[in-house]
Amino acid sequence: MSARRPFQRVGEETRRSALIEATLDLIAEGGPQAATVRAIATRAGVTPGLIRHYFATKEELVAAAHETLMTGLTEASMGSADALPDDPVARLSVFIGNAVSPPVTDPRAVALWAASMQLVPRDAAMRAVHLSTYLGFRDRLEAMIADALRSAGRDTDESRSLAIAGNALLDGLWVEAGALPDQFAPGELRSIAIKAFSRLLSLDLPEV
Amino acid sequence: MSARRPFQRVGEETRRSALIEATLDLIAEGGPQAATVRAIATRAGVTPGLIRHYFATKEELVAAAHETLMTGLTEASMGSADALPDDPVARLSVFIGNAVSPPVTDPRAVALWAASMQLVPRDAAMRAVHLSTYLGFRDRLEAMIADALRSAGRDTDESRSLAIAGNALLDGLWVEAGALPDQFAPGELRSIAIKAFSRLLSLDLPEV
DNA sequence: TCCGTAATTATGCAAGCGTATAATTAGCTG
DNA sequence: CAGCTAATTATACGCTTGCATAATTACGGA
Repeated sequence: MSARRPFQRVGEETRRSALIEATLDLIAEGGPQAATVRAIATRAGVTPGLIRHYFATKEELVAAAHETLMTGLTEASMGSADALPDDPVARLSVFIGNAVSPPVTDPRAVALWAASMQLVPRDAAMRAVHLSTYLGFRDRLEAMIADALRSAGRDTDESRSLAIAGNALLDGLWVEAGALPDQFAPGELRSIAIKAFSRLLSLDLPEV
Repeated sequence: MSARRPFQRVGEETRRSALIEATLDLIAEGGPQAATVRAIATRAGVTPGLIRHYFATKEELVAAAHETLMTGLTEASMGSADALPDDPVARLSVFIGNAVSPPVTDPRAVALWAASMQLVPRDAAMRAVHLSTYLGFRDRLEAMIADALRSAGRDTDESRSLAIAGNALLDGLWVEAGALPDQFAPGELRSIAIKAFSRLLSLDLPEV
């Protein structure tokens, strides 16, 4: 009479990432309130108790999901490392274009980001993840900006504030692209972003 | 022995706005999950049942709260209309500074904005409100940019894309200011925003 | 002053939540 | 192939939630 559900043992990493994937899917589809422990477990093909085995608390799982999402976005903006050109100015240009174009500007990603932004002011773990991913992106941008300026024989004193402003610019465009995809012609945002950066840095960035 | 809680009857508008205020306060302090029906009622000085009398569902109350906040927020960015200087360039400068400084960069506002952003992709009504408030802000910015450029004897062909980029820049800075208030020195964002706009427009904006 | 009404309180319920804990079993180790 | 261990399932508890509904009472109009 005991029809206990059969199961397979799977590597820890696999299970953790399956749970994280399920969490992201659910939040993207139905908002944070849809990501209940039971729903996550079902989506990941396990029973709810298992979550406790890998994450001490649900909050911890959500934070891990957020980190996965954000680092994934940063890397997507980088593109495949090989694809980036060697010339610092061209590389910066490609990076900027990527950051405001699909697949980075995916409505799903924006929705997920918005969901986690809600938690950031209140949840210390979320805040830590947000800070580190934010800085991770911004530092990459700052390095590229500095390289580009240097290659043009310019000084790099203002790299930090330029990176802050540039990061904000990309963030803002990214959000609008995801939230209001129909408001902009394809490629319009890329073109706007690159022109804006050209002015910001007083550099002639090529529109690849 | 019936010590039933005494109460006063108050006008409908007063009660509704008291409930909305309580909702915003609670979300600001403890996130959406803190805004329970019971907590809202307590904060507003009534009993939970009364909420049902004014709002058919909690969702309806939350939507009303969002709308109240958003319309107020756009006006706060404008500052008091009188306070803006007459000179177009100076006016733009003040406007930009306001948009990335308290009270506009209020964590409560950012958190609520994030909450609505998360609904935008899923909810048509939300999307309409977002679009109109976004365009409302951007159009004001575009007009100011055009005025400033004109007053400097420059053409205004690029006002639209400059407004899109400038709006994105302000949005991004605003979000970060609200989400990570400790990451930036007081006034730093204002200074960064104004410098960035100076370059963006090739105009010398004064740091008031 | 009294009465009707709707604004307000009081009570309760059913569902869903996160989490704790015990029981099972898959799969490696010898 | 026997036994150990930890990965996994199963069960249940206590709490909170939103909402419905019944009981009261403030207060303006006759």
